Amino acid sequence: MKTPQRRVTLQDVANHAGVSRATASLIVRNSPKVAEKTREKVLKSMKELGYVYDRVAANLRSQSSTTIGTIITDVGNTFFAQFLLGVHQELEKYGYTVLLGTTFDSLQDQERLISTMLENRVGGILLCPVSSSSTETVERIKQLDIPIVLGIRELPDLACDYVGLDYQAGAYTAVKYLLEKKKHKRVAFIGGISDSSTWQERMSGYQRAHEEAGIPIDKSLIFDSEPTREGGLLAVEKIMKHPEPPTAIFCFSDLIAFGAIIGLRKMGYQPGEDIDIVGFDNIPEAEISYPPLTTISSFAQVTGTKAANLLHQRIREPVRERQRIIIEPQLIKRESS
Amino acid sequence: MKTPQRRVTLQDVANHAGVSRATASLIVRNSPKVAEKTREKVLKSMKELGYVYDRVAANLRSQSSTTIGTIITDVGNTFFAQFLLGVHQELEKYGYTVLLGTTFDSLQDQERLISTMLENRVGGILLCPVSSSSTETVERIKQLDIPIVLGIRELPDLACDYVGLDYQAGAYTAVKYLLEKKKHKRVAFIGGISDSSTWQERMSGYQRAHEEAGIPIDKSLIFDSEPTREGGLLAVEKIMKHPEPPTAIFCFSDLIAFGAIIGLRKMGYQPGEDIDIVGFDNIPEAEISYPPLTTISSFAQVTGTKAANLLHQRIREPVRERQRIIIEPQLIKRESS
DNA sequence: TTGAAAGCGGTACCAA
DNA sequence: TTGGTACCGCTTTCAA
Repeated sequence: MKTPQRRVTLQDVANHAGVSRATASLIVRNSPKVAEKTREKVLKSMKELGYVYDRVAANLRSQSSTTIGTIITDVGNTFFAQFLLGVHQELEKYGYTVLLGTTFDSLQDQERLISTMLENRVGGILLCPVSSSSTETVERIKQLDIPIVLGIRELPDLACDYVGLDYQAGAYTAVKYLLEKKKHKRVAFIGGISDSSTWQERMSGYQRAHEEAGIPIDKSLIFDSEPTREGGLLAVEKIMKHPEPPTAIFCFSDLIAFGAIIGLRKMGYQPGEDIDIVGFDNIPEAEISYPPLTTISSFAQVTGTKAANLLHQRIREPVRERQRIIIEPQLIKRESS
Repeated sequence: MKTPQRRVTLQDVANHAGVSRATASLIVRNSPKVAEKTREKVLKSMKELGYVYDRVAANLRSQSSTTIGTIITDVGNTFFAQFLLGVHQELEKYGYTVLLGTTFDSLQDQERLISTMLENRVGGILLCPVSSSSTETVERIKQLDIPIVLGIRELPDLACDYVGLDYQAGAYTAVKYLLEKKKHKRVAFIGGISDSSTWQERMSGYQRAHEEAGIPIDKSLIFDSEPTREGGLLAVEKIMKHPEPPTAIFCFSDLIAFGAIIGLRKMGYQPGEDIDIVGFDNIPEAEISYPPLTTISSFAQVTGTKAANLLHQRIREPVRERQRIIIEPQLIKRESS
């Protein structure tokens, strides 16, 4: 068998079957208004010629799109991998294909990726904005009438569909648990980028829990960092050098918590015994870490599913009320606290 | 400001700048053969009108493509997430965009995804084949002259670029370590799908290590399973009910090992003390699991990078010798053995 | 250096 | 139910 040089087109199929291109087009689109006999004939020709539908050409003509740009922070980060998993599975249900982008929390990369997505004529964008995003970033997309849904991090002053978590409630639950249930007096809060809204919301939960427990906040127990394991390690090393070190640590994320655990052990502490640790996210490895991590479950996969679903709805119905879906986090008690 | 109804086209830009569409086209493509003054004028018009390049239309006309279909097994599986990370980063360097597909090891999904990729006119495909793949699956792609690189799992009798690991060597190293260094006599091998080539290669490493150590293989110590944490849990429960249970377990993957650890603990064993465990992959959570997992590092991210690089080369130079890149795994000793 | 016209592979629209 | 033809937004080719 010889490899065909040129892509087999609808015209080729039409010629082969002795019909017009227009008719062949109706058939690839499963139109009911074509005679059964004609359909069979054309279908047979397609098979024989090895025809492959050109969705790109079709989308160009019909001004439609079956791809969705999905921009996340980092696929290597399990939280986002789980989120992406949810998004991807849900979008496939509706027949979309995912065009992937990762920003590594760089604004410049985000801008570039948004451009790429627009140039590729995506039918919608699912964006987890970088921490330094401004409203303009997203306005650009809205100007072009491309449906967009924000995930994980909300941008203030932007009327946009959003799916995220109640970080405040999550942090509140975690810190309240440490202060009240575990009777800690000095609870540190480490990790994460402090200008991000997700950090600030956690901070406000941290504060509320302290207020309710009647314990004043010691600002020197608060350290931000890069949102990575390394960031957590560095932060914990700093915080434990405090003249009056904390007895419990609330971490921005599980990733930070793992870094903290490694750091504590390096410094001779027993995490979960000497120092209580609580994470945030409940990524799968929280269950099998040493010690198993007490954490706030943020249901990453479900969040992704909902975000994708929302985008799908927005695409079908562009003028509809703005939606905000906030998922309530939940404390998962394990042995690190 | 008013939202434009219709996409701004090159024609609009050309009209605005008082040049022809062809000239404007040269400018978006950074052609040097256009007068500096004309360029500036057109660039200014683009900015004013908010022009967005339509890469899809351009690719259609020029019969080119800047997207790569990347088909993996599961983004939620950290090994593949790391692999994807490597692929994605490398492809971005060359200006490609990733169209993502996940098969969950279903042949039917794989077929569907390959079709989707072809319909979307991808410039190449990076496929991690499902365990039940046959040669025909991939022949389809080669017939169409679409560059393809296989990752992680090789298909026998298929002349195709490939990037993967020497699973045999990895398994051999792990089992040899258990038999010789740790003096075990009964080493089980659990998890993974036994018809897959990746399983069989590990099996042959397991055998070779036994032969060299002069220890006969007890086939009742070998159990396959779904390649998931749950699969590992089930397999370990079965294997420990053996009248003469193993004293060490070599697991198909880290995921399986984590399942095994949970299972062992459920049954009252102390993994790493009563039973030695070795995994395979060295996913990031292996470092922070309890106990930290001794494992074979398979350098998922690097593998992804190399695969992407190979595909890029194949696209640039379609007729060139077939390449096979095999990455040598490495034993990482931790506390689970 | 710039422009006119054809064409990439489909769909839309209307007439037969 | 089928066919003819314009056209989606860009690139290509060739002439000016």
